[in-house]
Amino acid sequence: MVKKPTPDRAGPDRVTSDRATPDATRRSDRSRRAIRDAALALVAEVGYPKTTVEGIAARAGVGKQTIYRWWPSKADVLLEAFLALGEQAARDAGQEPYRIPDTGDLAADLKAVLRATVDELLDPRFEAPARALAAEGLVNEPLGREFVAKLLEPQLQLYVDRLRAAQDAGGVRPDVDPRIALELFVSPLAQRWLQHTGPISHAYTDTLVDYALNGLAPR
Amino acid sequence: MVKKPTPDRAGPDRVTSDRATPDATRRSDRSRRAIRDAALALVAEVGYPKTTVEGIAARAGVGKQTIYRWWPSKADVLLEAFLALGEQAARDAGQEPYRIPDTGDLAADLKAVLRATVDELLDPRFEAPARALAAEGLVNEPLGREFVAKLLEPQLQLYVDRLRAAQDAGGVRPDVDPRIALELFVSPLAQRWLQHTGPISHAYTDTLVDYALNGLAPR
Amino acid sequence: MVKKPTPDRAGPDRVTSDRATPDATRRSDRSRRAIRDAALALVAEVGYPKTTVEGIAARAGVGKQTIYRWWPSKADVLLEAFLALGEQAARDAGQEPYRIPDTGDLAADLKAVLRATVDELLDPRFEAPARALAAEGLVNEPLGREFVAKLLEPQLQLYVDRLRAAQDAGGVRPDVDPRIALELFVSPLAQRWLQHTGPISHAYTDTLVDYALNGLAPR
Amino acid sequence: MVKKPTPDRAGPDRVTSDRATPDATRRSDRSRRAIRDAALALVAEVGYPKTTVEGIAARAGVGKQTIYRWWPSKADVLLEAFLALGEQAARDAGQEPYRIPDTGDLAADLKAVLRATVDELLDPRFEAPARALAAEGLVNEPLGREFVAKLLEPQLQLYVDRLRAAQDAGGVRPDVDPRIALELFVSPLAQRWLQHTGPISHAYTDTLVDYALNGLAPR
DNA sequence: AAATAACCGAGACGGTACGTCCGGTCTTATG
DNA sequence: CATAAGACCGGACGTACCGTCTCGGTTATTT
Repeated sequence: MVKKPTPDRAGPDRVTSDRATPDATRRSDRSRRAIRDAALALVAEVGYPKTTVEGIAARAGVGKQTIYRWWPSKADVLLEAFLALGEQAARDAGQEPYRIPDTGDLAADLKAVLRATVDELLDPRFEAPARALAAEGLVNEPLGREFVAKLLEPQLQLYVDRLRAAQDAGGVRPDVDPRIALELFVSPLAQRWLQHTGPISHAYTDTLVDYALNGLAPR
Repeated sequence: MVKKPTPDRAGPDRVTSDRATPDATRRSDRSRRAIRDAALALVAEVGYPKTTVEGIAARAGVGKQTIYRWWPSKADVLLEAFLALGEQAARDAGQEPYRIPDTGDLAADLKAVLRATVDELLDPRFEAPARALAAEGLVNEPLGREFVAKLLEPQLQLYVDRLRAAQDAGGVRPDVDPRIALELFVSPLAQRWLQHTGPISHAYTDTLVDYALNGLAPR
Repeated sequence: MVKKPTPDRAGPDRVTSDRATPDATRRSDRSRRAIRDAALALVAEVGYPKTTVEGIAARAGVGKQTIYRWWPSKADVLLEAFLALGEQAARDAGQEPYRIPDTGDLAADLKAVLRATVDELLDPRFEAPARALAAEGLVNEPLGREFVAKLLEPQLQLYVDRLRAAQDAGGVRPDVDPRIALELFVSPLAQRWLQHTGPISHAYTDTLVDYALNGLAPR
Repeated sequence: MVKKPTPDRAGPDRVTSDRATPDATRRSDRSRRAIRDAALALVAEVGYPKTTVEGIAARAGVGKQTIYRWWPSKADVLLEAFLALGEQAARDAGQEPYRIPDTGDLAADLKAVLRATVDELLDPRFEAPARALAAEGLVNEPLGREFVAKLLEPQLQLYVDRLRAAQDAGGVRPDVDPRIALELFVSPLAQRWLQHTGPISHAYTDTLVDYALNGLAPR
């Protein structure tokens, strides 16, 4: 005879099970990796909306509960997977704490970095999960904030640093706010990529840098 | 006059394409409007992901099939509803063929328009459906393209027109591509709003216009 | 025919999914019982055609999928429920291996059993599901065969046994086929009950037994 | 389960009908026939449960309303169609008011009629609709009564007449109730056919007549 | 001959239920 | 005690039909 544990009826505020955080030391790294891989693969293959927790579990050879035990939603699985993918890529490139190069020529440095960004945005391995996460983040604010804080903002900070160096060197007006300034060339690229409002290319980002540095009005 | 007293039942050319195309002339305008209103209301109240076709139908007092007969998905319902909302707003403002004002002072004109845009983006009536459609458009490419073509691109074209007028007047360098130039101040605003990458305000858009027109480098 | 068919990927009458058979050892007996009870109650209350799978699930406090996981249709649910009801009734009566009594007086024994059958047929607890199953079985042949094999035929076999005993005792002509003979009094009762072709009563079944045993022709 | 579509404002005594019975003189006989044919064809082809009013209308090239204007349900359409089929068959056979032949040999006459009935029951043209109507009648009592009154009872009355003649001629005991007596051989056949409880054949019905007339007990 | 009235084919409509899918929780048995 | 497996309750999906309700178009009768 099976005994069913008495359900806790006492707590009216008991909406979600406040089961204690599981013991992370006993976590199966094999499962964790399999889940990340399955999530990335499914998003790439069938798209984000058709990617389901059940599908990820089946593909990873994992029980559904193993996913729900460690992640609150499929978006968070994908976020971790994408973050891990980025770290892996960075490790492969052998890059320690990344900085935008400073050759003394601000325009050239920015163009080089943006060209690399264009190449990455067009890489199908990155495109599907990145776009999916961005979309989810628009509508799911906590995830959006995490996405921005963990992925976007660190990248943008590199531009802030480079622009501040340029200000010190006299290549950028000292009254300019670097956090706003960087958006002049970063946001157009982001919008074209996200919303398909135009083609993206090296020539395009070069133009953005020129316009942003020199302005539209005649000098 | 063609008399056909005997309907020929044995006609082999039975080309009556049935469920494919319903008869639009018999469409109930009352239902159509009720569905649009319900969709907008639900997105505003419970958010896009929790808005369901069943919910829209129930709220509109309509059968589900009446939605599926005319729209392929809830995203398309919302797109039409949002488009209609925009047209309604334009009709209320009496501005049929809208243009960006041209007072001769490009910076002032752009700042005025962008301040109005900021106000609109912060209006909760617009925010929920617009964000939802943008998010869906990222991941559902046909819808995204329709969203861009019907809503975004017409707006951007107004900037192109105004910038071209400024080029004719000598206020903008003649070699500048207006379609790219507008992105210097439009895209940053779009990204901050969509991805919560920073606060948006009149001061912010004023700054964007100043930076974009005059550039970041010292003159 | 201009009917748009549902896209079928496999067999002609493909209705249910081809998922692997679920693990019966993990089946919830509580749900099973609740579904049976709900099905019987609903058939009794609103009739078979208005009994729906959704209604059964709601009444039983069960997900619809739990019904579809274990039964192919509402008819099969009802069949199991009715079978279980019969077994329960038999258990309550403590009559495990049931037989028609043999007092030596065949006519009296048959009349007694048929009177009890009349009482059962007029019991509203049995009538609604029995009639519903019989109706469904007419048109749904597999179910009909199961209904006959599991419910009807075992009952009829009891008459075969009793008639054979009577043949051994010389009360029935030895050349008579008992399987056919029993129909002379069982089938008329069944038809009157099923098709409302006449009233059923103890007097009626007594008469049937007399006619069947002694024949219609003068002796 | 709530039902309330048409409030009956005219009270129980429907004298002045608001939605009056339509003018039968203007009824389209072409449509009527097409509907009957379509109903019979569909029941034969896809079975009664999958036969729908919409399907009948489409097959008949008729608007749905034309069916609902003249019949209350698909069961009634089928009943009329089946009745008409029977009349047509009778007309084809050139039979005026039918009687069971009276050659003086009751057993022979009954066997002949029952052999013809067996043949009819095995005719697939009759089987599908007849079984469907019988099934519907089990669960839909008004229809069942109409089915019995219009189809079954008139047939049974013929046996009553023949048995009474036999009583007058001394071939049947005068105290026998013919309405019950006929069930001894008719009901077994009906049950075997309806419920597949056994094979039906000429030999089987011959046996039934013999058993019924002479009884089961030794003489 | 024109006007009227009803039936007719067609099919959109508000609904109900279908059978499926998946979300998130819970249970069972392994290791 | 985490895990793989998967049954469970719930609820939305998109489809099929129900029975009702217009909408022209065609007859058939009335004016």
